[in-house]
Amino acid sequence: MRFISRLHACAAASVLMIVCFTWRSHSAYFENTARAAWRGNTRRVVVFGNDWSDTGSYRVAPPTRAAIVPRDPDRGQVWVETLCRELMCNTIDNFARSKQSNAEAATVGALVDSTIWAQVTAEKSNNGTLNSSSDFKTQVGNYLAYDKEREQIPQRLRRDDWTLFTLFFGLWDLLEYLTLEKEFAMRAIDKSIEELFRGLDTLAAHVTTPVKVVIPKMVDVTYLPLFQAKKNAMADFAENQHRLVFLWKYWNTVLLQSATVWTNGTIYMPDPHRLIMEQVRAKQLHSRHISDALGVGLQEPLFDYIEQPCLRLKHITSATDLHAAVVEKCSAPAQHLFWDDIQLSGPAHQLIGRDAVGLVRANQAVNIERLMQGTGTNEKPQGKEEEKVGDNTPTSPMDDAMPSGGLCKSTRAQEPCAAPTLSPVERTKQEEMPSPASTSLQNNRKRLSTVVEVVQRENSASPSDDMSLPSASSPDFCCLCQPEPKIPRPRNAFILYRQHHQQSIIARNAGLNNPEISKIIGEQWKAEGAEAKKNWQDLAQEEKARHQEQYPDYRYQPRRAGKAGSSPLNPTGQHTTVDKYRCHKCGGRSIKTPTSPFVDSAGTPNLPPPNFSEGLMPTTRYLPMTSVLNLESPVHRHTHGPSSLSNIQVSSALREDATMYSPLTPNKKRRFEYGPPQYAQRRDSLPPIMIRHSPPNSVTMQPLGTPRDGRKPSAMELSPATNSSSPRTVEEVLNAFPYPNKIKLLGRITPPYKASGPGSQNRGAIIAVEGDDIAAVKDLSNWLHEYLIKQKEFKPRMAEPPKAPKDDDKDATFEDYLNLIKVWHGKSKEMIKYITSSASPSSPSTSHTSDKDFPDKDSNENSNDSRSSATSAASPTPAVHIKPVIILPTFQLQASVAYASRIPIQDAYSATDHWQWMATLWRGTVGPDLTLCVKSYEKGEVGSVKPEMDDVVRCLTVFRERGAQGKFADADLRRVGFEVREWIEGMGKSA
DNA sequence: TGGAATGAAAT
DNA sequence: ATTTCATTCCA
Repeated sequence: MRFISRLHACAAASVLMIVCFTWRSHSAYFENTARAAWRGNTRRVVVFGNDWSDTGSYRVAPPTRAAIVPRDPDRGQVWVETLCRELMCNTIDNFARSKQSNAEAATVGALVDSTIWAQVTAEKSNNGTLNSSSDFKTQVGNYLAYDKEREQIPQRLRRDDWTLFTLFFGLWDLLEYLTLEKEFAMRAIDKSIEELFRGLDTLAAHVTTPVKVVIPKMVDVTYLPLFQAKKNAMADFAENQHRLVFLWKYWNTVLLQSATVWTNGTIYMPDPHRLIMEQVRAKQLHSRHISDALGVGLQEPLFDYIEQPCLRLKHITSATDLHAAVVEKCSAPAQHLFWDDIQLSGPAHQLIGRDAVGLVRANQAVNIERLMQGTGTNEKPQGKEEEKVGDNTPTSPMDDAMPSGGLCKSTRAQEPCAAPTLSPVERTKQEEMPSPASTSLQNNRKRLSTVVEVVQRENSASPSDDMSLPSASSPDFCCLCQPEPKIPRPRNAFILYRQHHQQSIIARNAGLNNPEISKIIGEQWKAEGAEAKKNWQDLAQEEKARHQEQYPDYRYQPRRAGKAGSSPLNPTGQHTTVDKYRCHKCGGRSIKTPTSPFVDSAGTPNLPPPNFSEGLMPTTRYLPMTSVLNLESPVHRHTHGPSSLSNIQVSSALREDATMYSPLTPNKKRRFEYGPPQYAQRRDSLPPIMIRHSPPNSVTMQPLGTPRDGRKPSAMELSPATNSSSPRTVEEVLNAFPYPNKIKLLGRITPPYKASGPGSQNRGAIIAVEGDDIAAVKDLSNWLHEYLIKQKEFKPRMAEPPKAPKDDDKDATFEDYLNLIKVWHGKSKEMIKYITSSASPSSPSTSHTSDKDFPDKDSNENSNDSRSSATSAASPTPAVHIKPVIILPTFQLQASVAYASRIPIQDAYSATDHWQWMATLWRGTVGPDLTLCVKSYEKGEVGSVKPEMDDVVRCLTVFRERGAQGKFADADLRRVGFEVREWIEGMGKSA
């Protein structure tokens, strides 16, 4: 849609330009195609370039037959073919040459000038043979020779035809010069562009009329699959990528600069990079169901695959032939942005071609101003023409629609009128600036505008502008990836003390500043006896030890006053100094600030979608502005990326919701959901079993503490004797710990049943109901049971939950727990049997007989009580899929917490570690598919909250007022029913 | 974002 | 010796 409107603008502008700036005879060139058709003029496009322009048909000097690879029809046409077709041209004289891939030695593709390449790579040992018969120089020579022959044709027959030259280089040049030192590479680029225009001069000299040339800017080469494929192979990939982006921008800058001052003809410069980025962005917005202010992202994106090429090389190592490479072709070539590792797909080429057509039609040349100045003597007529146009009656249908003149009269002048005099940058600015101001986006736009300005400055495309070339000195780069989660320092004794007391201090002195609070606590600290201080010091020691345990590589690196080096973006200073540009998460892409290559060279800002903070994976790099601009948004942690820190993988599962470390925002406030005194578990180290995914048993049993310092583990969390400040029982600690974290961890220890057998995707579900208000849990379980029965699609069973430790005495024994676990290993098998017995029951409505066939009411757990397991219910009526569902009113969570609270800790384990260790004993049993969490709130507390579904944790939280009078809201129950059904239905698909 | 306290750990 | 950063949260 946008494209069409631009075409319209271009079309309108084109006639305008014709009137203003070209000779009358010229106007016939690109005029009405109908007229040209009956005149029988020949229109031709003369093509120079590399693989991206090579049509495969050759006028002269064709490549050796063996080197010609027939074009796969699925690949589609190259851009010059689109250009020719749309301009109704008759012939394409192709002098472009693809890289010859079949030579034994590695060859270099078509460059601008192979002698430059030979020079700059002279000192290097050449590991590529240059096919010098394919560079631009040679191509021009071929053209001239060809044209000479052609001149045999009587002049008058050729008089009226037009020729459009296209010239597209840079691909191989950039890839080749990447291997050079930057200074040399830049010099090579300088020379290449220089040579390119020298060739252009030669062409212009041989053509009678002013030449018209299409020279597309280069595309960011780092996006090519060819380059991306090296991501893992190349040691210094990030740095190379970084340099290549720089060189690419440099290429375009020099190219544009040279073009704007060129006076021997008209140059049109499409910007394929911009076009491609638009598509990529559209794809990304679309896939995230986001649209920007312009509505981009709403339609189906053009490309579904923006990274993988259609053709992929598969290396097959078979016994017979050792390294057989098989090319695998995609099913939908048009959906890919890339055809193979260097070639763009047909649709991508078409974009470029169309863009070029638009520019040519609209006569939007980059050097239009220079042309006008340069031909100053002929310039006088301009005024005349203006008058003429004003007086003249339209001579062609298109003229009719024209506003008049570059110096257009305001009467009929609409937007297109101004366009031709605008620099490309201004043009894009005008096009891209959304007119309707949506308030929500205004902020972003405001911030973007500064970015845009910077880009404009750098791009400075307007002909008369002073060019600010990229400086030779390396520009500032910063990584766009989410930085590693920051590791905080261990807290010292005072901080722990302060943390512990501050709530009560604040309560006692309401309304005081925190600094004041600090003072008070400071005094209180001083007043504290030596023994108490020692106690806190011990705690600090313990924290330190745990810290050391958890982050062995951690090193305190305070930011030094004047010193550079430690970026505020990565205060951990982990490996950033070594790999300045490397980012492990986004594949090493780092980006230049403040002008990112992604704010494409046309200055089109890539609008940041409203809410991006997580889940951005490789393709993320196409939308980097989000990270740049949303620095203040909470950073997503932990989901991906190999952390260079030793083992925070799993531990962060527990920690992540409790503590948010945002390196970018020293957000001092840590959000902890639970009660005041929790100094002890800010950072809980984990039992070693949690640290690796499949640890050897020896590791499992290793005591956690810090035996090496020989200090007796302080039982701070357990002994109420220490003093009033050593707070709580294990139970309190555990209950205070956010239950989603507990459930999440349990979910890893005991994942849901993994469908493996045939037909197992129709399995039933296990649903646990957890919560500390047992009455509420029972209520909800019963309700769910009834509800599922009523649905007639389920066969629900209420199962007996794991037995809690005996109420009467304080301590349960570990043996009790082990017995329980043992029993449930048996029950686990039965549960699986039950939910996978997909055969329908006789009649779901008669499920009141349920108590019989599931081992739920057995008072004394004995695993061999499996005489009548669910399979007995099998009946030969499988017409409807009635899914068995097991409801557990409390399950592993409740049991593990209960036992962990009652089994005393006698070693260095902290309360949470203790629980985690106990929880892992459930490993090997089946976990719930979904957990319903009943969260109780006291009567006084702020009103009920709607149920919340956390898909990742697989937990649906339902709120209920604590106490006897508490009842679930009907709406909440409806929601529970809905979510449970949805969940069970969704299970088959996702798994 | 500074500030108020204290202490650990860095240069 | 000096500086930073752990904690907290308001102005």
